[in-house]
Amino acid sequence: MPEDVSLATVAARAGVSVSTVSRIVNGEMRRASPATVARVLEAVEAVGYRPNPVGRALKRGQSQLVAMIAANLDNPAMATIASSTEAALREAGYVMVLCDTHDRPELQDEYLEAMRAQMVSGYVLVAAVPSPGLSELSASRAPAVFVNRRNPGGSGAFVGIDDRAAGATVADYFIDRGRRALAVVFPRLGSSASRDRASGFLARLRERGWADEAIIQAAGDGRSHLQIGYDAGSRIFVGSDAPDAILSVSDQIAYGLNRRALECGLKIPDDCELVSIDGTPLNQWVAPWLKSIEIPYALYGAEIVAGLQLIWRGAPFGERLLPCKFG
Amino acid sequence: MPEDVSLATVAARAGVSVSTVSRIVNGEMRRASPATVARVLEAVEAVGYRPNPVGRALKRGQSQLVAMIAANLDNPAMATIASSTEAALREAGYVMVLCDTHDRPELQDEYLEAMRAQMVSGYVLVAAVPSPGLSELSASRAPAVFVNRRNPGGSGAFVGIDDRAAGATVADYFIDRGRRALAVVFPRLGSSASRDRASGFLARLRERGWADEAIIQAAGDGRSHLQIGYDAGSRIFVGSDAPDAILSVSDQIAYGLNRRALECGLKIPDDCELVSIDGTPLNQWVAPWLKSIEIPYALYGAEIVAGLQLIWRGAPFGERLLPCKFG
DNA sequence: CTGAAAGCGCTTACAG
DNA sequence: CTGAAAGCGCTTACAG
Repeated sequence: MPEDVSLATVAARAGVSVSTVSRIVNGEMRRASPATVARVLEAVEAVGYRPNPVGRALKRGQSQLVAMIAANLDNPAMATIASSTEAALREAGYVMVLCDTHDRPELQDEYLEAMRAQMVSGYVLVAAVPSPGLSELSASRAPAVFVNRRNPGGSGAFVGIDDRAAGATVADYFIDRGRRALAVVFPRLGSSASRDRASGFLARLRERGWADEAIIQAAGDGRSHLQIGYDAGSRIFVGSDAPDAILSVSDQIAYGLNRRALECGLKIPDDCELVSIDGTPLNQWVAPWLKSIEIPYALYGAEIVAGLQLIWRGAPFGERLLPCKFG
Repeated sequence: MPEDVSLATVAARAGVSVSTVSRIVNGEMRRASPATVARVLEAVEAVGYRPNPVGRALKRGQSQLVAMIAANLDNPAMATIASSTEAALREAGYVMVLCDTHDRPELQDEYLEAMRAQMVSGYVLVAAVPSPGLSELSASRAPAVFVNRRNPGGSGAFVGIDDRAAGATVADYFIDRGRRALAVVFPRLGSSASRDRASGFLARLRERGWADEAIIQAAGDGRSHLQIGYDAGSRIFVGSDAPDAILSVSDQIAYGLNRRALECGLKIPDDCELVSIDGTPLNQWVAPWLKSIEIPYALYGAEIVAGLQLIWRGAPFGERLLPCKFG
């Protein structure tokens, strides 16, 4: 039960000054005599000393906290990113503070300000939305890694996948399977990720001789991707020109599409093939009818923290695109 | 862009001492002359002063941080609890630190210690596992609210549902629907919640004249509830004595059960009715075949924070059981 | 090789 | 009604 032991406690027990203890605790061994080092380490051990991060933060002007500002924790993909980042940060000796902005710019700014006040040593921005505070953050050159959605302000480290390539892969797949009536469903006001997935899909189709007009593009608005998918289904699945293959830029959109398809008496994938980009593990349990490009969200944490550490060391870190699995 | 303004900055601008500014900033208006108060508030406004939480924490011996120690963020229910708690804490002026223990006692203890060092003002323990550190926490009388799983050490504030009643409700439902072959599936090494749900179910059946032996009890081990459900399905759905109604103590177990049922050529709910206790919103999209007792996870945050605030004020807070919806 | 001292930003008895 | 001073726990030039 490590009680409130401070540097002073250890110093008294070891018969040295707090300065000396501080140095040794911080690994500056060479500046002290071996005998002193031994005595101090023994005392540290004996009283169970652990540096107080608050005192340290105040002096250094920087805490061991890292802020994760996420758009929506209820999204399983975000939850997995949060979970893996938290684990990687802990490994590196940091503590993650989680802020859920619910996609609202004012809330995002409120958090950005609160985290600055907490003297966090870095920011992880998952699907950040444009906001004044975000611009300031970029301008301040604070250590930040953007995830999924690139910095709307342009520059900044990024961890994600090659979204355009993912879309293109699906285009190739559909063509090679002989699909004739293609559709793509995406949120109208989406992230850079959604946009890039859809445009990568369309671009590849164009390359392979398809006219843009031949492809159903269903952009959706709405509270959730589930709803966007459902609504798009309402438009797509009626009439005789229903598609025989659909790219959904997220799993949740695909869930919504499937729900509507069922209501229309359509069976996926028999009547219409559906491919999404996400591939969360839940799919195999509740959506075996869904084919996906699997984004390795569980690996994001390690990459994000590696990126932060590079930035802290002053090394360059542009972007890290993780490989996806299709199948 | 609020720069690094300290009390000193404000004091200088207002022509008073930092003590005075500190008092006024902390709402102790009555101790200063109206003129001074006005001057100070004006200066605070002008320079955009915001108290530095780190300095404050060091002095007070307590930060504005609240630790949420959760067993597994990948579980959507936990993610919703985390999200709603985070929102409620922010509202109350606190910042949530998220720790994911992956159900491992050593990790839980590591976090408990780290959070103590951060001088957090409270602990939210979601599905905590027994551990030495947890016992110490209880003994230390630190402000803590247990969620879903009660304090394994006995005492402690609790937010959750009436698990036994939930189980009993399902028992009544099955009997009233004329079901004849009942089963219940739960994790062998489960939380108090899982246990209580199953035992509440069995107890009510007993009350209504059912012999325990007449009910299939499938306790499962495994990494995930999904897997537990799947494995239980492998045992339950074979042979001629398959149940016609199953209580699954969580949605994820139900997903696993359904997957296995499909493989056996069974259709839920036609061949076998399945009821789970959780009722996450995703169900209506991907598991319309699943009937659930809906736990209002989105409301947990407010209750948890209300509980913490009572405890901080020294008021008693035993437990808060939230009402569920069945349908 | 080691320590005294200053100071990070804040709060709070205490004195006036 | 207001301020000087001490101190929360730490780090870091600086002096010796």
